[in-house]
Amino acid sequence: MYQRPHPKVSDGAAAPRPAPVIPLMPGPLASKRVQMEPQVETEPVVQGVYVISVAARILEMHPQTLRKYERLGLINPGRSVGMLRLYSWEDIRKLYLIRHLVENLGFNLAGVEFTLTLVNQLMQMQERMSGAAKGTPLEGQVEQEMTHLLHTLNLPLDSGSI
Amino acid sequence: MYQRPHPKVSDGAAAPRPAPVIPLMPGPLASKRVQMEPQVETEPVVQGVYVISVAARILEMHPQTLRKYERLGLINPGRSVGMLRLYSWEDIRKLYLIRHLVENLGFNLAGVEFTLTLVNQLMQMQERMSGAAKGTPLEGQVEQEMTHLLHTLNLPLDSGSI
DNA sequence: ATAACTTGACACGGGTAGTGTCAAGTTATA
DNA sequence: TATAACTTGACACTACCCGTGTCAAGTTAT
Repeated sequence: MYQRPHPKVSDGAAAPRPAPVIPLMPGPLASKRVQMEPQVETEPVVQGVYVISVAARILEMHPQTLRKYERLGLINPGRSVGMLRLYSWEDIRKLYLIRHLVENLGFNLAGVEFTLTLVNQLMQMQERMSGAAKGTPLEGQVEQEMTHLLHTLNLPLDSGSI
Repeated sequence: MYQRPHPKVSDGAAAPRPAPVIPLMPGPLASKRVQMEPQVETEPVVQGVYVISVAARILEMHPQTLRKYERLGLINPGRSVGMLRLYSWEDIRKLYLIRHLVENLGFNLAGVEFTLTLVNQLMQMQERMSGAAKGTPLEGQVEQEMTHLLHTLNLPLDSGSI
């Protein structure tokens, strides 16, 4: 097995990263919610958007890293009228996955881009096949296979990710 | 889109790499076949094994690179009685894929290991689902989905790879 | 008005990956 | 058998990647 080398930064006695679980909902740390999304009347969504410092604090990542990821096209947060980056919770979830790929699996950014595409394609594929298998004995196997695959690949994804 | 940076080495006026197609059979370059596999009578296989210098020449890769890949667990060529590495054509095919992932897609070795696992899992998954879908309207869709996925991911694989 | 923040650009440093070199051992050929 | 050619494993070097630090200029909030 290819053993991933030491972590990038030797933090001395740094606290270990939290478990590689991607939160489905904003946690209590997501305070200082700067700006609320324009609420659509028919959809009572409670999720806000976060300015870069808040997003970076939630993710425990450096703001410059977030900016670089955007420049490379890995993420695409919204912008305020004054050009401030506004990170939605979807952006945060995606960044959690990216952080997992980089820190836990040791990918470089080319591998990260590939994996984001992979996850997207797998989700679309599952949707198509689940639809086509409806009513057949294969009904449940599609989702089961996908869950098994993601688990084998160490991709901690709640369905509907990315 | 994440644009992969410049190639690793600025070769000056180096010749461009051959197209990223993984040969299914040994080409004419695979001369100087050093040692033949012990021929099983019931299976007239014509494929030989190659010593590291020959494998490296076929692949246009550095012998040290092949040794490093083995040390990291990406490949596992056989050994002669005198500890010489013996690369089968399966090993060569795998190395073609690895070279593609590194040179064309820009992966580091962690991403390479991930992708090798991915390809393995996808092939097993296809086999299971093709078997289960036999006789249903889904009969052909499984292989079609897999082909589409591999194409989208820029994985030039003939079925049965790796 | 002023403090705090964001943006974009640039640079620095640790780590990765491919390649070069070398002594010791093995294989092939004369 | 003698010798040339090759392989092995170890080590070192170098280019490049990626996270992070810094800074001036502009924006936002108190």
